[in-house]
Amino acid sequence: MTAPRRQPRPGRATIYAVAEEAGVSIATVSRVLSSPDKVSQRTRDRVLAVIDRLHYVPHGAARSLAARAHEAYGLVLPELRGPYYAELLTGFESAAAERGASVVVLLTLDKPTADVAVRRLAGRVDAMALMGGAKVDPSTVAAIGSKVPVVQLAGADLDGVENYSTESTDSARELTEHLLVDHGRRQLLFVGSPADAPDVRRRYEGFVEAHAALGREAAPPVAADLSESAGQEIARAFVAGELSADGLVCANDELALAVMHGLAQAGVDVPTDVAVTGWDDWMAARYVAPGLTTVRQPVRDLGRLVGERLGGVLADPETPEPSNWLPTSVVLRRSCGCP
Amino acid sequence: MTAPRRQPRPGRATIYAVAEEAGVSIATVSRVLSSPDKVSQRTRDRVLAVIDRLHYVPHGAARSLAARAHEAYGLVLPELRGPYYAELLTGFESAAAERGASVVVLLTLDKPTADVAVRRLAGRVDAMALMGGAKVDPSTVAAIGSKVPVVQLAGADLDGVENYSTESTDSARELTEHLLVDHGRRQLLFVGSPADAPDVRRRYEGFVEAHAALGREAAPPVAADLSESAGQEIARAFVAGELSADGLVCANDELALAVMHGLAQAGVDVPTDVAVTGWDDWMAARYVAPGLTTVRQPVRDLGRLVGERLGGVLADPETPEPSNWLPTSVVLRRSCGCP
DNA sequence: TTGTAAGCGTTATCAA
DNA sequence: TTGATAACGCTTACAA
Repeated sequence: MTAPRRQPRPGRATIYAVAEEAGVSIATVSRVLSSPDKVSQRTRDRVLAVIDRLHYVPHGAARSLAARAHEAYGLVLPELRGPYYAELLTGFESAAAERGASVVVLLTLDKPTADVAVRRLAGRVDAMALMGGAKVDPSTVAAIGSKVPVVQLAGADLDGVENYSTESTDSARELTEHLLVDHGRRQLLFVGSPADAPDVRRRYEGFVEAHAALGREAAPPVAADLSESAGQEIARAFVAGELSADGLVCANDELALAVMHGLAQAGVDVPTDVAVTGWDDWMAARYVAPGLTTVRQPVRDLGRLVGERLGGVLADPETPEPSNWLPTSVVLRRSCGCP
Repeated sequence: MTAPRRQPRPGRATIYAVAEEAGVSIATVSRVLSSPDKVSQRTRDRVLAVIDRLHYVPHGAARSLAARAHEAYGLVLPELRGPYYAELLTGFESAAAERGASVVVLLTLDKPTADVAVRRLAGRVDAMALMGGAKVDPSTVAAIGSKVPVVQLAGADLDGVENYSTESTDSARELTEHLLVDHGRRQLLFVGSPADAPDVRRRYEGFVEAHAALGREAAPPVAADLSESAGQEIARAFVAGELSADGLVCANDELALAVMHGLAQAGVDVPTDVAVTGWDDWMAARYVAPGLTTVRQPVRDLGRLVGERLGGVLADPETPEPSNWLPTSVVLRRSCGCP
C-alpha cells in the first residue's frame, strides 16, 4: 500500500484511488493496464475489478506526458465537403486506430488563424498530415516539421517534406486527349483554380500537356471553387455566351455536376453541344444522365497510406519512404460523348 | 534566471529552453503565452522573440495536465459515408474551434473493440458527443458519462443523457401521408433497418403513424443498410418480384438513389410504377432524373449546436439545456409523383 | 512480483 | 512585474 496523496476528489478516479482500493501501489495498477503479464494473476484480477467498479479511465494527458507520446495523429483539411475528404479521413483514421492513435481533425477553411491552430496542433500530436488545399503556410510547415514528423497530402513539393498524392497529371492528359482526339473537340476549357490547390494545378498541367502534344495551345483556366455554386455560375456564364467551348474539363465532380445541371436547365445538351468531365467519381456521377465521365482516385487508400507512413516514421525514423503516389483511372461515361 | 533542469535535448524546445534563452523564469514564459498583459512589454518582446526563434510550441499534454483541461472534444461516429456525418463534423469542429478545443474523431464501424476505444477517448477529452448509430453500449455511455459530459446525437433516449437530433417522426409521417393521400399510393414499403439507428427507427415510426391515421396497417420494414449496395439489392429484389409495392420510402438518399438507379436500369418507371423517396437532401438528389423527393435536415447546425452545448456545460454545468431538436422539411420533387 | 521515486512539461499559487 | 515551487496523473527504471 502506498501513501495516498490526495483525498478522493469527486468526479474522476485516479490511479491513486484504484491503487488504494486494491491495496497495491500505483505502479502495479499501471502495469496491469500496460503489461498485464508482469503482474500476478491474483493481483491483476483484484486491480481489474476495482478499475471496473470505479470506471477508472487513465488520464490521457498524464499518460502522454509520462510516456512521451501523445498517441494521436493530426490531420489538417480545408473542409469536408464532397466525398474526397471524408474518404481520406476514413482511411487515415483506420490506420491510426490500428496503431492505437486517435485522430485530431483540424479544418482550416474560414479560420483566419489557421496557421496558429496548426502550430498548436503540433503540440498535441505525435505526427501530422497536411492536405495541400488547406493552404498552410510553408513557413509553418517548416516550423512544425522540426518538431514532429509531417507529411503533405496532395500538396506542393516542399523541400524536405514528403508528399503523398494520387496521380493527376497523366490522367488529366489522358482525359483531355480523349476529348480532343477521340471526340474531336476543338475548344476545351479547364474549369477550376490551379492556384487553389496543388492537385488542381497538376490536373491543369495534364490538360496543357495534352494540348501541347497535339501542337495546340491550351486556354487559361476558368477560375472556380470546387463547389456547387461555382458550377452554377459557370453554367450561367456559358449560357450567357461569356464562355465559349465545346468541352469543359472540370476540376471535380461537384463542380461538373452543377455545371451539367445548369446547362441542362438552359437547354444546352451534354455532350452534343458541350462535353463535360469531372474528377473523383463520386456516387452521383454514375446516377445522373448522362453519366459523368470522370477520374477515379483511391482516396481512402491514400489516407490509409499516409496514416501508415506516420506510424512508420514514428516507430523508426529510418523506415524507407513508400511510393508516394497512387494510380488513378479515367472512367468514361456519356458526358464526354462516349456512347 | 532559473535553474535549468535539463540539457537542451534535441527535437522539441521546452519552456525551460525558452526561459533560459530569454533569461527569465518558466513562470514568465508561461505568462507571456496565457496572460501577456501580466508581463512587462520589454520582457514579453524578448520572450516572444525567443519563442519564435526556437519554434517553441507548448507540449499539449503537459498543458492539459497542469491546466486540468484537455481542450478537446470527442466525436464518435459510425463512419463517414455520405453527406450527413461530414456536415455534422463540420459544424461540430467549428463550434469546438471557436472555444479553443480540438476535435478527436472516432469511427466505430468495423472496430471490434469500439467500446474500449470510446472509454479510452473519454480520458483524452473534456466532453464528448456520441452518434446514435455508432452503437456504443449504453453501459459504456453511462460509465463515461460519470467522468465527462456526454451527449447523444440522433440517439436513443437514455436516462440522464441529453439527446440532440433533427425532427424525424413528423416529417416521415408527412411524407408518407403525401404518398398515401396526395398520390393515392396503396402499398408502401419502408426500406431501412430501424434497429440499426434510432433516427431510422423514428422515421419508420412516422411511416407507421401515417398509416394508422388512415386506418391502415404499415408493412414491416424491409431491412437495408444505408448504402449503395443495399439499394442495388433492394432494386434487384423488387424487379425479381420478391418485393411488391407502389412506393418505397427509403431511409436515406444514398439508398434511394441506388434503388432508383437499379429500377431504371430494369425498365421500372419512377414514379409511375413505383414512387421513391429518400432522406437527407444531398446534392445528387436534385441532379438525378427524376429529382428525388426527400427530407432536408440542418445537419451542420446540429453539429454546431452540440459543440456549443458541450462548451456550455463545460463552462457552467448549470447552463440550461437548449432545445434538443432541429426542424426538418419535406422537399417534393418528381420521384414521389409530383409534377 | 511488487514498491519507491524520479521524472514528463506545463500551470498556478504564493512570496518577494 | 517576476521567480520558486508545488501540483497535475501518469510511466518506468531501479530496488527490494
